[in-house]
Amino acid sequence: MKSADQKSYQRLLVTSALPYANGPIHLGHLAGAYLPADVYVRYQRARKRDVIFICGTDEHGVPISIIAEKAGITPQQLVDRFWADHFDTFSRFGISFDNFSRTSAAIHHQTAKEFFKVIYDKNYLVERTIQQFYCTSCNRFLADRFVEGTCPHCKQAGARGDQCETCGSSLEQTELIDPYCKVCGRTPVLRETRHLFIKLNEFQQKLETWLKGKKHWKKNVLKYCRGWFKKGLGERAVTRDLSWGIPVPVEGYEDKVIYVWFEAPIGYISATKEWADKIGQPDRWQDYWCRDDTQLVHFIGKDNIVFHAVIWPAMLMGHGQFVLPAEIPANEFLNIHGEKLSTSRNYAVWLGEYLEQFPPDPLRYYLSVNAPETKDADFTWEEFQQRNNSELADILGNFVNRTLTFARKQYAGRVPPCHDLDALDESMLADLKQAPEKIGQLFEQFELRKAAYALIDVARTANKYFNDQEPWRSVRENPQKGQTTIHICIQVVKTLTVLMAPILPFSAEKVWKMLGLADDVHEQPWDGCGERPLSAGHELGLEEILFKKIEDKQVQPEIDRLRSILAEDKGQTMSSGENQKRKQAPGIVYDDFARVELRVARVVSAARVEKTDKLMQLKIDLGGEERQIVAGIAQHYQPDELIGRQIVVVANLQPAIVRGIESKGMLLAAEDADGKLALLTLDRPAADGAKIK
RNA sequence: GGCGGCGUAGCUCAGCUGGUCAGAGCAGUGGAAUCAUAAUCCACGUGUCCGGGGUUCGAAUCCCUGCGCCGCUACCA
Repeated sequence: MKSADQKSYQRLLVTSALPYANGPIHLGHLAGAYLPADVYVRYQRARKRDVIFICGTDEHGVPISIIAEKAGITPQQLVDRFWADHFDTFSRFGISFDNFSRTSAAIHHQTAKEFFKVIYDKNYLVERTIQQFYCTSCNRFLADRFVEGTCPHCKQAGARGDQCETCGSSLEQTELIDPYCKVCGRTPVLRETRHLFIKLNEFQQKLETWLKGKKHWKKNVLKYCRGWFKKGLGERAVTRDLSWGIPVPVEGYEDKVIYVWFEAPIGYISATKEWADKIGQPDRWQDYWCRDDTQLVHFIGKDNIVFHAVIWPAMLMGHGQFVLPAEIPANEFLNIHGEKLSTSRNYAVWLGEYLEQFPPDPLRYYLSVNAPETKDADFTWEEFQQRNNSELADILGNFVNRTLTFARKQYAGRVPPCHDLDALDESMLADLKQAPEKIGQLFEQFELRKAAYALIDVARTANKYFNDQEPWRSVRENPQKGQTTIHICIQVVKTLTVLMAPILPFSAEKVWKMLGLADDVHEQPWDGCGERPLSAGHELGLEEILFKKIEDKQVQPEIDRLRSILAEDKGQTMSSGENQKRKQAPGIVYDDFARVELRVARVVSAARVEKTDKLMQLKIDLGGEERQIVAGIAQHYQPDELIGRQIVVVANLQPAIVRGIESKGMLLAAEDADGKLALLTLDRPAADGAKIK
C-alpha cells in the first residue's frame, strides 16, 4: 500500500459492495464493506481530493423472486421495501454515499444491456446447451434454489439445489434425491436449455499480468486469486431462465435474463451515471470511469474477492473502455460472540435494532478499532460496551469535557491566551502537528484499526499533558501557565474533532458546536489541522456529555438473546445425535454394509474425459442394464486395457454430475501409499451384474 | 482429497522481508492527583510465542513434521 501512487491519480471512485435487497443490513455488512469505505471517503474528502462514493442495492436474481413469491408480493415491491430500508439504515449510520442507486433502475437496465452487447459483439460469449430441471406445472426452469429435495450427503429433507443448509455441502441440483419444485411441490423433469457463457479463460493471461502489478494488495486478495488461476478460469454462464431480471439483449434469448453476477457490478457504473444526472452534469460519470487517472477502489467482504479481483476485471477488460480496479481492500468476516453470523437463524445484530438503543458512533468506533482487516474479527457486546466506556467516554469524551468545563469555569467560556511555552507544551504541540499526517497515512493504507487506535492515542497523550501541567493548580499559582495549558488543550480538542470526523462524524459535529464554531466540521481541511488554534478570546459553546456510558443492563438482553439462539442449536444437535453415536462406534453394523450394493460390471466402452487429468468416462453392463459412470483412473489405465473387463462397482451410489457428465455408480480400486491405483477385478468370471456380498 | 489461513500474557490481539521481538489495550495490584462522564496519570507482566525436528553465529519470525480450530474448493477412491 505504501507504493500507492498518491500523486499520480486525479480522482477517486470509491464503491462498497452492492447489498442484496432480500433482507436488512447487519453488523457483518457494515464492518466489512460500508464503514471502512465511508471512513476512507470522509478522510479523502477532508484531504480535499476529488472523490465520489457510489453504491446501490442488488435487486435481481432468484432469491428475491422466491421471497417475494412467498410473501405474496411482486419482486419489485420487495426490493422497493429493502431499498428504502437500506437507504435509511445507511443514512442513519452516516454512510455518506454520493449516490445510493439500485439495479432495478432504468438507467441500470440500459447500461447493463449495452455492456452485455459489447461483450457479445466482441465474441467473448459462447452458446452452450445444458440440462436443468424444468417444472411442467409452473412452466419454468428451476434455478438451483427453486429446487428442493433430500440431501444426498446427510439425507435431510429440504435441501436446496445449490446447497444443503443442514450439512453445509454444496450441491448440484441434479444430485438431489426426490427433487421437487419449491413453488408448487411437483417433481420437475430434466430438460435442455441454451445459455450464453463467457469465456473467462481468454482473459486469464492478461489478468495474471495485471495482478502481478498489484503487489501492495492485501495478501488474502492475492491468494484467493492465485488459487483460481491455478485451477484455470473456465466458462461461466451469463444468462438464466428467469423472468425477474434484465432481459438478454440478444436475438433468440428474449425470454432469458442476464445472470445477476454479471449484471450487478455494472451497477457501479450505472449508479455513477445516475449521480452525474442528479447533479446536472450528465457526462461527469465518464471522468470517473473512462480516464486512466482515476483510482477505482472497491470495498468488499472476502466472499467477494475473486469476483472483484478476477471476474469483474475480466469483464472490464472485455469491454475495454473502463478503468480497472486500483485497490480492492477486502475485509474478512465479523463473528458475533465467537460464532458465525446466520441470518436464517437470526443469529445476527441488525443495525435497525442497534439504532433503537444506541447512537451510531460507538459502533462505528468499535467496528473500526476491531475491524476484520487481516483475519476474522469477533464482535461481543461486552467489548463494545467496554471500548465505548473506557476509550470513547473516559479517554476521548472526558478530555473534551474536562477541557471545556475548565475553560467555562475559569475563563468565562472563552479561549484563554497563549504565553511562553515550556517543554511539555512544545511536546504536546509537536504531537498535535504530526497527528494528521500519521493517522492519514494509516487511512491511506486502509489500516483502520491502527488509525482508530492512533486517534485515541492522541487523546491519551492529551490527558497526560493535562495531568502533568496541573492547570487547576497553576490557575492560582501561575495564571499565565494555566491559560497557556488550556489554550493548548482547546487546540487539541479542535484538532481531535477534525481527526475524529471520519470515524465519529456525529460526535465531531457535536464537539464542533461545543467549541462555538458555526461552520461544518466536515469541510475542515485535514492537512495542517493540528496547527490551527482558536484565537484567544473566542467564545466557546456549551459543553455536553459526548459519549454516554453504556450500562450492563443495556447490553444484557442482547447477550441473552444471542445465547439463547446458540443454546437452541445445541439442543438440536444433541437430539439429532444419531450421527454422533455412529461416529463413536468402533465399527459399522452389518446393516450399514448391506446398504452398499456392490455388483459386477463389464466395461463396454471407455474414453478419457477431455480437459481433465484423471477422469475417464465408462459405459458398463450390469447384466442387461447399461450405465455410464465417471471414474478418476485415467492416470493409471488406458481406455483400451479396460474394455471388456469385469470390475466391481457400487451400484446404488447417488448419481452425480462430474464435469457435466452423469455418473451413476462408482468403480472400486485400491490405492497404495504412492497414490497408485489397482482396479478390483474378479478371481474368475461371474455373471455381469452379479451381487457381491 | 486439494489449496489457504490461524494457534503469542487471564481476555482481545500487534509483531513486514530472521538479530532490543518477547509487545499493546483490557482486567489485576500499588501509588499520584482531584479540573473532569467515580473520569485521569504513573509503576508492576519469569508467558514452553501450539508440540517435535531442522537451517543459521542467531527464529515467534524461514523449512519439514505432528496436533487443534477455520475458510475455500473439489477430477467420485
